[in-house]
Amino acid sequence: MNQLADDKQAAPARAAPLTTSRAALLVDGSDRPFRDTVRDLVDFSARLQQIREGIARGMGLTPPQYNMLMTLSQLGDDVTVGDLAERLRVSVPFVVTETRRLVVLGLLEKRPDAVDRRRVMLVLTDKAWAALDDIAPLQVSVNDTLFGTLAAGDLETLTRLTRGLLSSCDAALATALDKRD
Amino acid sequence: MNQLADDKQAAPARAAPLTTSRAALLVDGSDRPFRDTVRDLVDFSARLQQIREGIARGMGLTPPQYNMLMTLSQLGDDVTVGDLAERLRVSVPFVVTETRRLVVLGLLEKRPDAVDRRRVMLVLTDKAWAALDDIAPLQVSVNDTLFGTLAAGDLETLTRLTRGLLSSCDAALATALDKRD
DNA sequence: AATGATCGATAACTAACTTAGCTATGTCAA
DNA sequence: TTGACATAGCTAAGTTAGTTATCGATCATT
Repeated sequence: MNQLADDKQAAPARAAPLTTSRAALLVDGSDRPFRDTVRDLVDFSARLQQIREGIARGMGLTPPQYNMLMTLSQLGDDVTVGDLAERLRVSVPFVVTETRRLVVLGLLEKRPDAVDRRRVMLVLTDKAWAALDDIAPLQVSVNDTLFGTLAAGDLETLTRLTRGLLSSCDAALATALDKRD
Repeated sequence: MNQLADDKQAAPARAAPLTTSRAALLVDGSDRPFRDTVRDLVDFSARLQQIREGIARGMGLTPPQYNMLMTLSQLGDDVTVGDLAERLRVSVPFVVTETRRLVVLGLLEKRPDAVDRRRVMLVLTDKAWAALDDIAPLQVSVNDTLFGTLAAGDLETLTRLTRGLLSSCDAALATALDKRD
């Protein structure tokens, strides 16, 4: 193999352009480390969903059903169909159909609100809480494994960085949507 | 509102069990901060995909097509259908159909390999590279916005943490899959 | 030359959503 | 009160992103 200088390799005939302009994200003027980390983040996103799908299937649920179950368990009892749709950023009809399945599975109760009878409150059944108890050990195993590389103090850093990224998502999405001709 | 002590609130009648056993992830014996950060990570994953979808749609592509395009631009020219499927962790038939669309769009060329004629090499066209050049400014805007909270030095930390998480995904997925009865 | 493995293509299906439009209920001004 | 409009959830129908199963063609091995 005829290995030439660093900036003129054999395989890729073309070079992709820079993907950021922020100095804090460039290393020696190159965006390579940044780009690699973005790729890792995207990869991790996909993998995370796979892992969650594994847990979901293990309890006989689809990923969105599992997602709704977990979200409801954290939001408490005062949650309507529309609330859940907004929280998950999916359409109301999708919440309608998926929650109906959860009702059929005996995991969820849909109670029409007494004061405003258009609204339907979503409340987990005892069976749902029992199912959550059942998978808790599995979640512990998975989390302990997945976050096994985090040392003391890393959690705090991860929290800070993740929150920072999350807080920029709305603006980034807006940029992605309206800068396009 | 009758606000009682911290550990006995009104709304959630039941409490969800702990989700990790690692001391480094617990704060005062509580997994609340950890759990919140996991939720943020899951949220961020979803938002990241939305943002990428926005960019994809902006150039007339579906998210998987954009994903393949970006991946091919980074992998270089020596990539077969099977290679791409493995990299993206999707099935070969899916790569077959999606790459065909990219061919129809004039963004991709499928060249049968001369030496092993079963293999088909995937190589981006000039039009594809031009399209990548076109969206580069948008990617820069989006990335600068999305990663705007990262200060100098944060990139390195983010890289380290992300790589750590990513390296644990295989094991975590295995745990999720085989611990289930 | 026959056998078996590998690569990509095709067919048929499923899951995860969406939009469009409906119904029932609530709100508010004339 | 009564329209008129808004809001919450439901239904139907379609789309997109994937999957598995099967197959034909090529390669590798005996």
